Amino acid sequence: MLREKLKNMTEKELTTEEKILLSASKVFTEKGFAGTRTRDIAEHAGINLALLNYYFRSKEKLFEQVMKAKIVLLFGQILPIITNEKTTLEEKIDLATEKYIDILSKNPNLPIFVISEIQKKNSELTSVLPIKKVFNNSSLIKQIKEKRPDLNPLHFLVTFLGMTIFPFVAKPVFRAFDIIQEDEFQYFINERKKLIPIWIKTFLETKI
Amino acid sequence: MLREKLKNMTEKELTTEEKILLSASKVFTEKGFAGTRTRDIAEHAGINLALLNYYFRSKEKLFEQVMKAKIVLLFGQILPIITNEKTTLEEKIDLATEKYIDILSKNPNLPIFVISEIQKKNSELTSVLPIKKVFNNSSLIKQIKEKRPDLNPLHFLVTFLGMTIFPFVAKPVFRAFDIIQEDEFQYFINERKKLIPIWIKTFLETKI
DNA sequence: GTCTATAGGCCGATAGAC
DNA sequence: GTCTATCGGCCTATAGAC
Repeated sequence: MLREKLKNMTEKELTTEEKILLSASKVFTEKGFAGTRTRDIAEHAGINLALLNYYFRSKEKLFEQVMKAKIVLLFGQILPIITNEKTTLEEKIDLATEKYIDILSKNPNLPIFVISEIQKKNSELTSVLPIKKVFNNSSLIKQIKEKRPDLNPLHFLVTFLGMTIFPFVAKPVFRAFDIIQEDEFQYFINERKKLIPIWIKTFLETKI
Repeated sequence: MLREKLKNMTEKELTTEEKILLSASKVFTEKGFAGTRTRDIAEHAGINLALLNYYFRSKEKLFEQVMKAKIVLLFGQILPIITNEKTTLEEKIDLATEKYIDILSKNPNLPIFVISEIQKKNSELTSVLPIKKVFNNSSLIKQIKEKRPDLNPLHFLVTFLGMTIFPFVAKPVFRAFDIIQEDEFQYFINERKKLIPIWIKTFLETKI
């Protein structure tokens, strides 16, 4: 019956390795590394526990593959937008908002997963993606600095990410306290698609 | 040697129960429920494992006590500010920013802990704190609605919390990618103490 | 109240048949 | 490649001495 879930998710045939990776992705994201049992992943994939170790050697190695994929999902699609030299700052804000909200709507607990696992392991990740260099040399940061040389550009970045990502991060808490319903949430998020670019542009103009 | 840590933390004498609670608070917050071993808590508290169960019956029950305290820490001090009928909206924004940044500076991974554990257990918490009722009837929400009847007041609340809490949530990721140093962080956060109230007030004025 | 020692169960990993 | 069966270790919880 658990294998049915996966079958329904993806009609086309998957290799065993892909089935395990998809299941691992789901279970790790929901329960975290420590809270996940390899047996659960195997069961969800509709295969045997031994087979999981045959393909991935260990829980740890399987987790690393999942984590790398999640980090790429969280940052990979945004990088081309912020490094594009041909778009204006305003266009980047519009595109990044749209793109991020789409990614997160499809992967609502991606940020919590990545953040809390990174915090627990405090691992070095500069090798996975050289984000620092890309950021500092990015067209986006240059454009922000040009517009607002008086402030650390990280303030704008953090505020943008906070406005965009934080609703998804805080969602479980809002749900637990019954502050928002599941069906209201997506409507709320779609409203923010319009609000966030307006707000960000507003405070790029707001001299302190 | 581990017991030394706790001794240094708090010079005055603590009861065994308090020692266990303090240690549990620390270890659970760092590693989460599933990643924590009761042995670690006992060792950190400088007591024996059996004693932990003597006082708290089980890992689960100990965790629940810690979690309740964390939720009170995260929301308890903010509630008096937002329900105060005598302050203006602007004063509330100033006070809440100041208070929240102080709490989070002292408890940087409080939000990640609460959020990720709530997500994993998706538990009912309306009994711990009746936040929904308090929010909806709060002076803050009334004042926002009065000023901006055109928008769901949750947008302002989420944006405020995102600007304030998100830097602490994202910090482990920024550290892992070497985007910010530990000593820069507190300076960055202090800059935000001034920026956030200005920005929030600006949004409240920005008609869409 | 606090300890030592251990029961008892769970979980990751592997041996070995097919 | 895929399975069943099982090992060996770890971790929570408790029994029982002091």
